[in-house]
Amino acid sequence: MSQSTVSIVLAGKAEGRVKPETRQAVHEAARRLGYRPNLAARNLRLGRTRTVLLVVPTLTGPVFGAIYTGAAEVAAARGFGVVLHPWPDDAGPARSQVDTQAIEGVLASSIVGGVTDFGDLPVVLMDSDPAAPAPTINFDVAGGMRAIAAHLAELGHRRIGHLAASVDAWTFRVRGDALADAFPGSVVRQATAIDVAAARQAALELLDRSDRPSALVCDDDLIAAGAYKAARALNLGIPGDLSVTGFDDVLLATALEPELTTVRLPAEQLGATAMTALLELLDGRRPADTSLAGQLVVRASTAPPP
Amino acid sequence: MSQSTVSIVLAGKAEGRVKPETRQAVHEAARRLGYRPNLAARNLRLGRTRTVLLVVPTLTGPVFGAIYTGAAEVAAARGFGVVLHPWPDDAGPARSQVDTQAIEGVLASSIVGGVTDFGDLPVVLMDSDPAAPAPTINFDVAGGMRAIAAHLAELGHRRIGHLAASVDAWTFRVRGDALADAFPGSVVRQATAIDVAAARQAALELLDRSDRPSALVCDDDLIAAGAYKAARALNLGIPGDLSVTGFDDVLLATALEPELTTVRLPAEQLGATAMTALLELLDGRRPADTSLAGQLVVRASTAPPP
DNA sequence: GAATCCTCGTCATACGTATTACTGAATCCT
DNA sequence: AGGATTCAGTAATACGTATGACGAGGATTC
Repeated sequence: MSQSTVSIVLAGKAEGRVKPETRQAVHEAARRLGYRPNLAARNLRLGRTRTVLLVVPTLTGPVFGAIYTGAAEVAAARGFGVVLHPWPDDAGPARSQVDTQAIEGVLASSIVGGVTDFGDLPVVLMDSDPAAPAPTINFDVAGGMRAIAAHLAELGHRRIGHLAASVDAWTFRVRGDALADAFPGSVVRQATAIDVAAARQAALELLDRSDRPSALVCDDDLIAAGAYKAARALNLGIPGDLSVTGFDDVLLATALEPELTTVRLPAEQLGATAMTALLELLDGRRPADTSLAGQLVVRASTAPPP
Repeated sequence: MSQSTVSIVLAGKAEGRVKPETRQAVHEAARRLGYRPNLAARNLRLGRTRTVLLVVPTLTGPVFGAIYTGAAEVAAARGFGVVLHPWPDDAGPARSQVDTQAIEGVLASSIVGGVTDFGDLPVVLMDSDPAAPAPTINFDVAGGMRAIAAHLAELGHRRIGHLAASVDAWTFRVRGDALADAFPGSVVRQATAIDVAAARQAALELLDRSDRPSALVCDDDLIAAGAYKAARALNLGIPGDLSVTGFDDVLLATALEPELTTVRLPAEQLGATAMTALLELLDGRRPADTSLAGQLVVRASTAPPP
């Protein structure tokens, strides 16, 4: 029994080249001896590694964990490894420290500005500007905002305050547009960082106006928590005096009182879809840009205006 | 110029074997041509991969992201790659799907029951039972609980309710003991899942007693959020009528109203320390079990009893 | 002055696989 | 019957590195 035969059989290329009973014998022996083809030798011979890089932002919100999980599961199912690479927010487009030859492709999440300088490696972006020169798998933020707008419109709201996360120029614009389309001329916007204290301050400014909005639309659940604090400071009841909505549906949403009306994002599915797209790209196919719909979750923080 | 010489120089083993000016020439040429030793060939020759596995629980709290970040940074600095492996909570001690020969060691976080069946691979555990047969890097939960107990004792509390996370036998015992030592005979304990709704229910049971505790010690910030809800349902003011403490200091802690007194855990440092320990283990040294102290953060949810 | 040692490199080999080219036997076609 | 074709498997090779064995020339020692 020659080494070549074993290699052919175990690679599944035995069709018409190796007699079925011999195939059986090979598999049998391999199982009995616990033999597994040496990975390093195979990589050397084939010039492949079946490994992709996962670039992760340092800011570790609860959404990212879910994204990694989804991505890693798909990769494992296809026999790929996933190498982690933390990417500090302030880092420029510096190349990865991880040796690029150890990697076949890159899956990057929330890279601000859509930086894509990974040499010639195939890249798929998650949660990034779709104008970037790489396939992009995104949450459908516009659709989510439209769902929120429709919900508030149905309740009878007319004056909307928008607490906008200003970290990302692309979503800043998309979210603003979606809201402005639904409530033309009656949206006041205030930019804020994704941070409870900053959001509280921003919300106070919106609520201090003479034409106080009856609902605050927040780009993130954390921002909504800041809005809650502002409302309490002004002695405004939620949802009696003021409706508030969030975005993401992280655990915080149900921990708040009253529980937050928000949009649930399919984070794990985003990771899985993006990894699938990357593996397609490695196969030479061209994956389609995809937008994953969130789901409006109506809880107790929205009601008709006073 | 032979290939051997280049290999020797670039491996840094040129001391006394290669003349300095030749060394210079090699480095110069390598830089000019952008030459990097082929990783697959090196792995094949040396039988090493400089890659470790990071086993991550599916439940993706905000703490885990920080742990991964710390671990991956240390690994990158030492030239190691980190392969992600999600580990569903309900999975038994099944072996990793990732080919064990692709990996030199395993860093596992929060493995329930301290399962360590990764064949002969070196393992370091994070946030697990220190009785497990592997080096363990832990948060000092006992110390954190003692800090909370001291704080509450100083405020004058005598009757303590303990909302205990029941997911892990080891911490369940350690936390209970630390609290019982500080308040002998005056702690009532109620087990709960780490879940807002479950915690609310458990808190209600504690607060319904004739000898109602004046402070609720919660094993997790999320549980504390449940306690907040129970207090509101019973019309108890925090911290006027009831003091509440959490654990972890996740973002939620400052989003709640009033802001939560809790213990901040050095999650990123945990990941970094554990990775350092694993790399030591790979070097043949025996890392010391380590316990990382948290820091009591006093906010607005604790006050003297009524 | 010969024997020994040191310096600076080079040669040759092995790691374990995938694949191309090949071979011997059996079967088929006319 | 004899050449062509198919079947089933083997031999040989290349991937690129690290390293132990080897060697040539010069310096040192007694």
